[in-house]
Amino acid sequence: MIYNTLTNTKEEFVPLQEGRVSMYVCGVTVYDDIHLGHARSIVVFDMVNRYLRLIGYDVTHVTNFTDVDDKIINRANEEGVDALELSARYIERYYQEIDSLNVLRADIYPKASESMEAIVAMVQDIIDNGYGYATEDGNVYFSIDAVKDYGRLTNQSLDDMVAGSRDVMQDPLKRNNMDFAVWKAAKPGEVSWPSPWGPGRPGWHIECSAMIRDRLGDLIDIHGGGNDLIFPHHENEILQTEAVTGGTLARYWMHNGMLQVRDEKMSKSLGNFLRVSEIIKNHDAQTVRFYLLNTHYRGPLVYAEGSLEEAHSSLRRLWNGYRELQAYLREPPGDDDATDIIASARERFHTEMGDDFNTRAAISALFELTREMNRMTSAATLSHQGAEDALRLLQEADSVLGILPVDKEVAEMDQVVSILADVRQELRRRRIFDLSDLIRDRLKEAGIQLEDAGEGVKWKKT
RNA sequence: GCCGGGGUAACAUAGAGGCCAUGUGGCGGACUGCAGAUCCGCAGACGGGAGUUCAAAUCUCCCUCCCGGCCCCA
Repeated sequence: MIYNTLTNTKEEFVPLQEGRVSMYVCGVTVYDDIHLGHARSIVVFDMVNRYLRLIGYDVTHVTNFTDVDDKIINRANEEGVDALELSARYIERYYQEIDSLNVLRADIYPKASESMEAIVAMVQDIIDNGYGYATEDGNVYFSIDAVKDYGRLTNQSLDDMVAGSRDVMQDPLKRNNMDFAVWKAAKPGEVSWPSPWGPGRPGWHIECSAMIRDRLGDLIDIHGGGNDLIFPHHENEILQTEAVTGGTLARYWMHNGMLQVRDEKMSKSLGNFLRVSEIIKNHDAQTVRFYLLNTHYRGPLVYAEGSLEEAHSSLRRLWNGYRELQAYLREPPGDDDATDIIASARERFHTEMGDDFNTRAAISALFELTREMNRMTSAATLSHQGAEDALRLLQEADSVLGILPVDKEVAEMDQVVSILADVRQELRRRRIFDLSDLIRDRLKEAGIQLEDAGEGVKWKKT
């Protein structure tokens, strides 16, 4: 089930082609670093992508870069650099930052600047089909009067929107104030591309329509983005595509909720944003992902001081349980396979994920599994088979969530730490506690927490 | 004004007619040289008001507060 903004209901997900999913997610305008709000959208659709793959779909995930735009040009002028140079720089940073968030890269990242042929062709089609007109000064507008049913996604009539819209500078050559630019004539000195209407650049909405058509085809399965894009961006994308193809653009529209800071939307224009590059200095990717996925993607999420710290505390519980299971494989086993517990946890996980990607509820199932497993490992009733099955389920879930510790590092360090731990155990046995505590304290300073358990010593990174 | 999303225990979030919500934090126990982890138990809740129902946090209506969209935005 997927909640479809088009119908405002949850619908059964049926892809166009069996076993295949085409998904387009609106990316960012690259004139600054990404912030936690962008990260939310990116991580949410990363989760969607990963889950669809987990359950067997062959997904083609496309996310664009808007690298030609007023704000980029302005910023470039301020800094005295070339606009495309500036956007290329931020695209590089974007990649670094999503990598640091353990995000699976999309299959294709088209850029507006590299899709001009498709864009110009689409503008031409719009004009040819009677949905657009060029003005004498080289702009091309989409004619709102040519469409019959406006506002399907917004669920609002044209009249209502005109009534509430603020006054903006209008081009007197527009036939209708609601007409929007699909091609903008270049001002002197601006980056531009040649076109039948003179040098210029694409309007904001057209690039997505054109790139979708170019990369994925006329009709796609899922179109995603932040819910602040519903109007006008996605609304206009629909109009443009329909003007050209005569059919609808996407079957399922998914929109993630906004991240708020102190009751305000986090946004570049409000200047209240937290850069991912800053956050990642103090928090690991797993914690950030856990924070973002431990709530439903459609609802608002309010960031407050300490939110990430709290997320980390919660997440540690999962980590502890996970490591406990790994350690348990080296201990004398019990004979309980916990088959039912694990099976019902798996079922619950998939039921919740299948219900419009309810990661919050799916994570609850993992916590409950962890409690059961902790109970059984501490009582040593769990079998090795049971521990392996539970680990496998956690790993399966993690292939979607990306919140568990990375095993590789653990294995590398395990050997070294265990030597120190053994020495310390011997000191404790001889009741030389000052030295044993010294080892523990020094390790803690190095970010490694030793924990004495009944049967042995465990360690983890703090 | 119009259109969405929200208001759930100290905090963060699920849930959407009856059944034990999840985590953090708090309190009390078990374990323990100490610390930590873990387990067991406890407290504490559905913004307000009507209504429907045997039964409402969940459905209907009214009110109220917050956030977002209607120029740019994930």
